[in-house]
Amino acid sequence: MSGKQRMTRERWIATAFELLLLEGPKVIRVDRLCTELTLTKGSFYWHFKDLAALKSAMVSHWRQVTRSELISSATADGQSPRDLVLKLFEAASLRQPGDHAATMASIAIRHWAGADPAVRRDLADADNERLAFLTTQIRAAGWSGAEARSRASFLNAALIGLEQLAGEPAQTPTNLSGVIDAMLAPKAGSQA
Amino acid sequence: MSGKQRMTRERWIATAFELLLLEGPKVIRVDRLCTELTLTKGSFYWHFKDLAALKSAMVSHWRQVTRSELISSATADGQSPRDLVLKLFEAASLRQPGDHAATMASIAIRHWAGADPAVRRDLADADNERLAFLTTQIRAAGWSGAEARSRASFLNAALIGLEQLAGEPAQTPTNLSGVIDAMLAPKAGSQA
DNA sequence: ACCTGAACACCGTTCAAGT
DNA sequence: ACCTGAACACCGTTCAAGT
Repeated sequence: MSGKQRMTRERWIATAFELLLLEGPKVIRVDRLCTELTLTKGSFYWHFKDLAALKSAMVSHWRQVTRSELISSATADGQSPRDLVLKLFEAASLRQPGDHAATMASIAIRHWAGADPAVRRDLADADNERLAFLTTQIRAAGWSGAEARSRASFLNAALIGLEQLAGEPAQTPTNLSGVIDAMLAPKAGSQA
Repeated sequence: MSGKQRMTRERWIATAFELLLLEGPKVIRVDRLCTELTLTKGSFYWHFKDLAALKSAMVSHWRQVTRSELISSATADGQSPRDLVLKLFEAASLRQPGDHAATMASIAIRHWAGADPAVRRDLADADNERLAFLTTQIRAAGWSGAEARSRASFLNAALIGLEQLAGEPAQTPTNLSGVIDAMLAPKAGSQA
């Protein structure tokens, strides 16, 4: 995990994520990262202005990843809206038990957003991007206008909740298709 | 906000919540609370073992409040399951713009849970209690067994997400009844 | 019982000096 | 360009002494 090669911002960021996922939010501290990488604090402060800058960079990185995941699923041809949405939900909720990974990242990022406007912007961008994707899919399923948007923001909220519950399998839905069908299916006895 | 009366754990907790809601998670620090209350740190450490103990006490308090809210709504007579569930969702998502109140509390609590098993227990208890309530309502709406539980955990996840998005009205559903009806209504052409 | 004030410890941050 | 090592500052924590 450490090494003798020269350091880059990316390696600091990657290490910070590893520690966050393994040991929780308390662990993102300068000297903790330094002992992990067998470096001194001066090295850290050459790459980052301060701890907040590292966190901000972690969020930017996370934002890139979620963005490209969204794009790759949006461009997957030949999938029904239902399947695309379902895939998003499976990614958010189906993790191995005890895997606090994305759970911790998601929670930490929303927490940091409360103290840092730059983080808040990245997070809002990511949320809006996913919301737009969901809205598109629900429109494609036959809903239009405000109702599609309303349902999409509900699904988006559910995704946020599921990401944070991913470590607790007892609290996650056993039948994701069921709820997604319920949200996408046209009203009984109404327009297609 | 401060005063000359003797201090109690409850006043520390209340002040900590006020600061959290007004100024974000960074503000829960011993000397920040002390200047707010014109007291010295020794006073804080007479009431609490350390900062983690304050946070833990905040979570216990929050847990009491959410618990009693749930009970009072569960015992409201003459309301349909639909109305009871809707009321929960309105409470979670309809806050005045810029009111980061419950938003910050919800996020902070989930963040602290990552570092403190006692917090994690309180949080899991609260989640499970709400999940049980939702499951009951969905059963009452005509769904049975595993499917009711699955739908309830989806609704619970949505509630968590909505609590955290409450500060961003652009991202919350405009038609909550619509999504709730979709989740509670029996399948088109199936058992009641 | 509850609080003050000073001491100490830890860790974030800076910086001059090294390669 | 990238890092070390030591210094400093901030804030969490302790504790003897006060009321």
